[in-house]
Amino acid sequence: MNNITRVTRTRSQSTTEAIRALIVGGELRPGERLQAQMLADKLGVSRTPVAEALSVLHKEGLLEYAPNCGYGVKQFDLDGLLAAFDVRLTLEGLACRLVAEKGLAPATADALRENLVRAEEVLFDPDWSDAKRDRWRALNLQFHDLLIDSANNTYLRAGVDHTRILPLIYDRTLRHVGVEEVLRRFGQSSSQLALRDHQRIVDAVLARQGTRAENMMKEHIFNNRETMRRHLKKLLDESDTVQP
Amino acid sequence: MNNITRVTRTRSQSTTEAIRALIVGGELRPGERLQAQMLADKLGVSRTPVAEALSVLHKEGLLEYAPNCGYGVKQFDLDGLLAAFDVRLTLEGLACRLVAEKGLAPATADALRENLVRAEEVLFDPDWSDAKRDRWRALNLQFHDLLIDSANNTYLRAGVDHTRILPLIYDRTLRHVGVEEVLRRFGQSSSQLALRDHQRIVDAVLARQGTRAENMMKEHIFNNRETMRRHLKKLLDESDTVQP
DNA sequence: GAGAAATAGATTGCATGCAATTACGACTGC
DNA sequence: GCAGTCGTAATTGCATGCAATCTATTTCTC
Repeated sequence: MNNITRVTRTRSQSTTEAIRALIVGGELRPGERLQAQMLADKLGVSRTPVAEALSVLHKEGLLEYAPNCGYGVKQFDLDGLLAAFDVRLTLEGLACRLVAEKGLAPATADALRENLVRAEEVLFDPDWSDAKRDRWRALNLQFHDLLIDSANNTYLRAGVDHTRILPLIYDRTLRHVGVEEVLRRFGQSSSQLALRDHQRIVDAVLARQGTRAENMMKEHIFNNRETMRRHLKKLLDESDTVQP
Repeated sequence: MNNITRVTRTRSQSTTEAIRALIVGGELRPGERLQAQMLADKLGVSRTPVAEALSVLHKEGLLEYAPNCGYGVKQFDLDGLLAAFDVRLTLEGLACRLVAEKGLAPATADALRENLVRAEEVLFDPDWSDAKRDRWRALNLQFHDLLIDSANNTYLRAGVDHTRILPLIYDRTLRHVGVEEVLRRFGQSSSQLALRDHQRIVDAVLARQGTRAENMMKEHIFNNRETMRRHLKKLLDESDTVQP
């Protein structure tokens, strides 16, 4: 067996991604039952890759499953979202501490500094646009990924990925519903505050201050958690039935 | 679709457990390639449930995978083991803090006290036996599970399960190789020390001292980590090539 | 009319055939 | 003697048929 990672993608893999996108995108609603034949027809494949995709998405926590009954999109609630955030902030905090204690690889340190410079350029540009907002979202993701990956811990990486899926769904939903505060979360001024957090975290990591880096990252993500909580709660109080 | 959890087990599920047991038990060695037809014949099923089982075990981190090439048992190293422990102690620490802050459900508190009493009986009985050691192992597992489950966080639970598989493999291997210190880890005197940790953790949780409970649980598991590290390192130095 | 039983329809889970891709060994050229 | 190429055998990934199981509607009983 060849050790290199293949670039080839099997039909099962692309089917998995397609169905995940349908769920995250909201085309498949929570509680909705997923029939293999229907999805197979929709995606132009047979039931075999669909079956494997559903199995994978079940293990990712997006689907419910009962043997001989089939799969259904999980009903997500506020508590589940907060639970995901609790785990994520803990793991990313751990990543920061480990990296700070071990010391950053020079290449990663450069990449982080580069990331901060680019973000500074984007966020302090006078004319703020949707394109700039997307650019910041990408830089924000890259920043977190750089730190997580340099911890060099596959379990940590997997755990973070696991807890990222659900918030992604809520994020899209809330933006779709049009909660203005959530939109503002990726607005210019609040993003500038987030960037200040990023800068201080990098400082702490470079100074090998593990506990400080850990605490700041935890607090940084905790802000996200609380923003989500407030706005989702508000939405729940308004409409009584939320459809994430 | 019925919401209750089914008791029925599909062939895919039992096949998954069977192959996992083969890996954990050491019948399938690291690096060994897993051929679908071979495993299907061995387990008396067709290739379909085997394929799904391999996919699941791949997501659990036990197997390597390359499209069109197949699966192979992952090569585990000391760093991977330590990485798993780092994540596990962090998550179990988090569980303790959450439970302490939220407050224990009376039923769980009773179950924990009951667990400590049973453990005390087993560990301070003058005649120590293999049966008693197994009983302690079960009680130890139950103790940790009680705390994890009462945190009521599926992501935390999944993360801990994920990081438990690899240590299990090493544990079996080391006992098989016959590292006497590892055997002693579940001996009477060291188990008594572990029980003292358990008792203090329960005290802290009941007293709603979140940070204290978190730190003690982390330290408690860190002891395991260091024991494993020392003895695996010793084994590596002796034999130069370790076959977990 | 309400609840239980039964039957029909649909859907899952599994076995298997087949095409696409890969591993592996022999062969050739240098 | 070694690297590169080609051909064959084996293995994977996918489509599909079929049996077991579940859901839903109807029918039967009290």
